[in-house]
Amino acid sequence: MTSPQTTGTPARTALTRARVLESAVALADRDGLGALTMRSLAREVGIEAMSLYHHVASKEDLLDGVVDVVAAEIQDAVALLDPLPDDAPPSAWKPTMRRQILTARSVLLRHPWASTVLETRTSFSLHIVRYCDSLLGLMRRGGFSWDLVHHAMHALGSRAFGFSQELFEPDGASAGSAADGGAREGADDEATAMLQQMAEQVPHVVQMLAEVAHDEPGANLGWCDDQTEFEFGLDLILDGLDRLAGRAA
Amino acid sequence: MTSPQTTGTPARTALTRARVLESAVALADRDGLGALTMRSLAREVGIEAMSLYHHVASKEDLLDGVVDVVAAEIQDAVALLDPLPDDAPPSAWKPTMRRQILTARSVLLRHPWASTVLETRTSFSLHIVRYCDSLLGLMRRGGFSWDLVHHAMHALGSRAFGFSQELFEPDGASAGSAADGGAREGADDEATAMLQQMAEQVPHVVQMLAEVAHDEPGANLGWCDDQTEFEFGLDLILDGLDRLAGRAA
DNA sequence: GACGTAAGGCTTACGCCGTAAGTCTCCTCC
DNA sequence: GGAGGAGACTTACGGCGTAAGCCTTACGTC
Repeated sequence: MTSPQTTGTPARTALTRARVLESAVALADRDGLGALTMRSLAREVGIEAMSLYHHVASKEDLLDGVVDVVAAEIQDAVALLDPLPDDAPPSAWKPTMRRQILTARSVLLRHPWASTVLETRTSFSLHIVRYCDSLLGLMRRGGFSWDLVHHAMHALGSRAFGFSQELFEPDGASAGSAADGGAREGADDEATAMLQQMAEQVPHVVQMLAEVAHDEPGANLGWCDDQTEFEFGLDLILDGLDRLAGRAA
Repeated sequence: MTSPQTTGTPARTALTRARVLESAVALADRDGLGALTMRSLAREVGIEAMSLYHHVASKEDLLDGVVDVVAAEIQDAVALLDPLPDDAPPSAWKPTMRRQILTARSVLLRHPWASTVLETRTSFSLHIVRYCDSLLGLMRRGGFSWDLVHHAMHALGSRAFGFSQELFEPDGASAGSAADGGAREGADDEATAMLQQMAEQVPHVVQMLAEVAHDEPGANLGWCDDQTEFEFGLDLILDGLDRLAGRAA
């Protein structure tokens, strides 16, 4: 019995697929998706890279696994919401669905990398499908035909999970890759000059920036409140669906 | 800035940034985005990988460049549409914008990889911004406040460029990564058995698949007509915006 | 013409990545 | 107490983006 004190414990069998996936989520949360490599994850859990393959079949399988972890988080969060009572009117589908989707969003906001990974999945975990199932059930209770339910899921797209690709999200100045060569310093001057120069090329963009910027709290750029914009788009779709289902706005 | 390629010896100077970008687009069209590497692109244009860095600053710059090429294609295609006459009524914004967006979509459908790249850009080319500018202009002519214009762009998101992430797009069977270990053969049997087994876990999903599948032309899965679904979601949003701008549906 | 310059190629090399293949070492169960 | 396998480790391969340097050619200037 040549076992030192460290191996007399279940320390050897402590590592499971679940623990690997949890660590992967934690690593991505901390250092970003780019830092989630087999080698760095192995370091994180204290083994060598190749040993990870005892718990996941491949990197793709690992990514499948981490979105499953996040999906489970979503399900847990949604389950904590007040359930829809049996005698709720059909119109109750809308606020309930709204709440579920915003709950899913709140989870995804804790894992900013997750939406990117989710988008690249080619198959979906049971947790994801169950979440969708609950959305479908809500719409059926709202009187939707199956056809409308189907269209609705497509119309919502990733919004059903609480995110939408914000094409202009990144902070700071944008545009200019084709306009000129660079000049990366003096962001303020650069942005101002660029706007000036762009005023004739894209007058509406310039004017919108000017108009919308100054009656919002934040500074001149980064003036978008993502949450507000998400809810605006969500409500636009939900209201449209409600109307198609036969109710007035 | 210095463009002396007008001289009589074009043999050496034949390779330009524009030609590199065109080749990159062609390569991605033919072999997919994954095949677009510096080495393979260099092989494509007949030089070595490192020589590409005389025409693009980095891989990121290359990707900026290829979306710019696609964006220019979109602009060209949109420019061919009938212009909105000066005496058009405000309500004309909607069909016009619809047509522009569907035109953009038709271009992106020719370059299926482009939406993925577009999503990952951190700054936008002049072509892209100009396309947005024309959309903004249309909405202004429709009587939108600047605030509504702003919200509208967020609500449209990537749909403004003609794509939306179809979360269930991939053909064939989905789901099951968490349910069991694998069984990758006999897709039909597998799918049927899985549905059977999932019927109690996700009843609505199973029922929707059954209901919607048989009254559509295509086979049991892959029953979604992407174009129809895209237009459904687009119209839902455009109608909602029109209503917010003060017109009835 | 001669020559300096630099644009536009080439080669080599580095440090990442995912992972195929093989080995060692215990733990568990007959 | 011997077999077998789970779970770790080691080594190695090919591909990626790209830093760094060298060589050749074409052009502007005298």
